[in-house]
Amino acid sequence: MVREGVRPNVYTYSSVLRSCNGMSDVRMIHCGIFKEGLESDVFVRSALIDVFAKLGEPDDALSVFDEMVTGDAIVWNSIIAGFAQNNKSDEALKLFKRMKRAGFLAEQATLTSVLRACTGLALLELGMQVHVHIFKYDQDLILNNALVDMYCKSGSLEDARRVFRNMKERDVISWSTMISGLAQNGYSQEALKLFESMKASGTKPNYITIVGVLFACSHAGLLEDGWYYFRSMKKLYGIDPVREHYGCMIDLLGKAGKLDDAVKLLNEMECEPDAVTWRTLLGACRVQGNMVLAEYAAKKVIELDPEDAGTYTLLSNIYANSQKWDSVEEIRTRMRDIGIKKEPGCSWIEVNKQIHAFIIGDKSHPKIVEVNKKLNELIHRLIGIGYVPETNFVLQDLEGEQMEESLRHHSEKLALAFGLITLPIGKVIRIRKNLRICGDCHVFFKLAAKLENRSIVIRDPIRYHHFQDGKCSCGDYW
DNA sequence: GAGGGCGACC
Repeated sequence: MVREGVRPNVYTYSSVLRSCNGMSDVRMIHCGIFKEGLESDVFVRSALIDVFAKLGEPDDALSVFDEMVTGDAIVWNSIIAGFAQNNKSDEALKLFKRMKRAGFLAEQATLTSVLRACTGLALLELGMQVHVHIFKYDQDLILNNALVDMYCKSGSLEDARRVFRNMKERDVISWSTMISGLAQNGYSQEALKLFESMKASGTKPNYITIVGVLFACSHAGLLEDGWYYFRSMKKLYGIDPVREHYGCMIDLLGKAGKLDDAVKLLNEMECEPDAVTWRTLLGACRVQGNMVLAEYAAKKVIELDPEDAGTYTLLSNIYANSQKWDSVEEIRTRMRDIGIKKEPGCSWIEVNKQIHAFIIGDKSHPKIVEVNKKLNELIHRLIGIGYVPETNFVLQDLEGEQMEESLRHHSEKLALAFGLITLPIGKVIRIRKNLRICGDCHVFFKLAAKLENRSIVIRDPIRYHHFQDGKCSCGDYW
């Protein structure tokens, strides 16, 4: 078209942008847009924002957005969605506030992105506020799907079930979201029952649905069921197993203590195992206490994901435990050389729509004195009922937090103490954490839930822990 | 003649 001398217009550009596959395509087209002086058109702009975000470059999307003098609601939706899709939930929520200040009303698409941001941050209260605003879009399928996901990821299963039940229309995403959500929160049997209802409803499962089903099996240690679904998925649903399915099975086998079978399956995979696959095996070795295989798996993880600080620490702990001090030193040097920094442990808790952050070793929270007092008192009372601080961390501490600070004050314990002094009795304490929970905190929370007669939910980067009455929904496998 | 939103293994 350009060769033949036809000048592209705003319609051409907004269509062509959506078919870009890489940044080089977009940059070329972006130049053309400037050359034609079409950069201020809202359609072109929203297409640009959209494509930058889809390619994982939300900051480029933001520059396009910020150059805008006049915009419309869609451009706002595009930029908010761009950050929400790239897991930059904070930024998405900030932009949403800016949007409201600028006088734009939130529509369905806006609210879906806002919900996704709440989901990312496990902000149940804010998510519920959004829920109130969407009653007028009662039967919007995508919004309802996002709501179900938000409630599941905030550990509020009652609400998730209610929204799901009241949906008049459900698609494969609705079912898959609810199945995975139930499984992640420890309701495996319910998840599998729901899968049966899904089939009865006539909705065809896709490969993500099966990931949820296998995850449910792995979560509950249902070895037979897991094998059945895994082996029959191709025949029954025409779905070829991919890495995620293998991952669930490796987890399931590992949980059942069948590490040999897990390794065998890993070696039989049609696709290459990735860092997540090896981390799955590593997790199984950790729970089974198999240090030899753990060392092997950890090396593989680092090979495939050299930035993974937690695994370096775990490997170094394994070496330290077997007195291989040269290897310990080697790892430390390597971490220094590549510039691997351990992220400090941080926990968040939402109280009265305010987010409170607790960072290990940080004393800036205004209530830190009371929090420490409450925590010390709690530790004392827990010791009274048999709590013994866990000091053998070789395979228990996934992120190496205790190396830096006393485990007495891991961030989730601070958040818990704060929750106990601020949230009314009977209210569930919900905490989100940036690092995996360690073995000591896990024991601590089980006992604290019992002693304080509280439900406590912790969402770490990959697992959900519902502590109640001395038990955890993860069944001590995480 | 054109635009945005939802689910998945560690």
